[in-house]
Amino acid sequence: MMRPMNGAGTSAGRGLATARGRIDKRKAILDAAFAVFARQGYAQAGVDVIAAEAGVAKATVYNHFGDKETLLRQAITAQADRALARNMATLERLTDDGGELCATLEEVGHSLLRCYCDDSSWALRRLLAAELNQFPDLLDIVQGRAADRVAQALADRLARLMLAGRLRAADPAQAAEQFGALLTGPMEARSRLGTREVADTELRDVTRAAVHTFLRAFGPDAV
Amino acid sequence: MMRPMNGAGTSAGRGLATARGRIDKRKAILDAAFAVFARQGYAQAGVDVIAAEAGVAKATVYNHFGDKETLLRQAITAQADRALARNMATLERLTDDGGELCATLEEVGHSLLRCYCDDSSWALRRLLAAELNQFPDLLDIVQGRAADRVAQALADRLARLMLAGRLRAADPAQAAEQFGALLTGPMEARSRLGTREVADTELRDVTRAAVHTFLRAFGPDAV
DNA sequence: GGTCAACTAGACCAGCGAGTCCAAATTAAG
DNA sequence: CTTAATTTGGACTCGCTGGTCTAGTTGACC
Repeated sequence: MMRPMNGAGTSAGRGLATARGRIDKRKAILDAAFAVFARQGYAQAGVDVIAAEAGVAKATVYNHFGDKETLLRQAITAQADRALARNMATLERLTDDGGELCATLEEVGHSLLRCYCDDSSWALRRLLAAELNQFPDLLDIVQGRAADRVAQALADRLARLMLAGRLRAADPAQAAEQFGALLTGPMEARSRLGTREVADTELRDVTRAAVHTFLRAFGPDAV
Repeated sequence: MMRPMNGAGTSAGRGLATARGRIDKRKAILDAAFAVFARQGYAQAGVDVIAAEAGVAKATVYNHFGDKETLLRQAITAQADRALARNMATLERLTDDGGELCATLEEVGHSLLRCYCDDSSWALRRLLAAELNQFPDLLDIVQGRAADRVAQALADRLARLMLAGRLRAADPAQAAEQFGALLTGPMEARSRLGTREVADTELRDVTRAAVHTFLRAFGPDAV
């Protein structure tokens, strides 16, 4: 159940020297694992391949993670954390800076959309959908760690804007839900579920349209 | 490459007696295959299991479809066709009947959303995402057969409404894209990628909110 | 009754991949 | 240097599954 100690374990008291003693094998394995899982699917992915791609012996993988299943969970968790961080950083910028709200929304929306359309983000969502039946808890990991929090944070920001009179008063959660839908919804078809590169100008177009529609619906009462 | 004839093949000249001489094994196999593929994923799904679930011998499966891969393709194709039919039937009702446009949109939207949230629809989308890397052509099958056509048909209907002055003049394709996004976008999180049953009242709520926002953005110029 | 095609049950093979084990090599730290 | 931990490569077990084959059954049609 416990891996034989590494990162924050045995050596923590004395310093984390042992942890990154050599290179960060652990991180290398997690990255390789996610890449291979995303490319081949859980069942098709060979632990040998993951080890090779991480530049590591197969036994090392088992030393760190015990079995394939926990490897999958850890890899997905790491990826979800990374995605969350990117999204939250972007959301910081959604504030009432006194400028054109339209411009701010477009800038933040565009940034969010770029996160959403990142290769690894698409890979994460596809992998999640793929293995949902076998590992239902993955959904809690990802949604609880990333998706829900982003929606929550977006709703918070929108609430501030409503209070400041920059948006009409409405349910912030619903506004966030719909803003997100307007942004990401069109990308499913356009990017072919993430298998086609979308030009940045296309992202701009979608964002502009989304913001336009959003402001028509949620803009201040005095149009 | 060619299956050893069944449905519309050998016996067609003499009548389709032989075809459905016994039960429609073919359809039973396709249904079972889709169910098992959706539940376990392509790699994990055993042909034995599919055969058993279809009430058929394993050899029969191979008689009809040759190998596992074409079985997957056929099963997905059949499911996509079915989904398309349901959606198109619903869209028929989106017309300028002189009544409240809001009510019509809500009724049709609700119907569309029920199609979208159907168990088999979610299963299809998840399976598609899962096997997209291994079988990129599945995307063309599904998108070409169902998704694109529905979007197209919806755009057509909206164009009619714009022309009739019931909606403000705008790009019908974009309006359709956003209406779809407003409807389906919120369901991803709410239904936990289709693994949670959503009450019909919740579908109603989402639909109402979507139509409300849509009409604020695309309603006739004279609000 | 006879013929033919489809179907069935089950054995069977071959390949693949998870997980284990081990002896040797590398490394970190005192 | 010594010691303990980690890593390595590779061999090995073992269960699972796609696909084939065979011998026998069913049922439709003439």
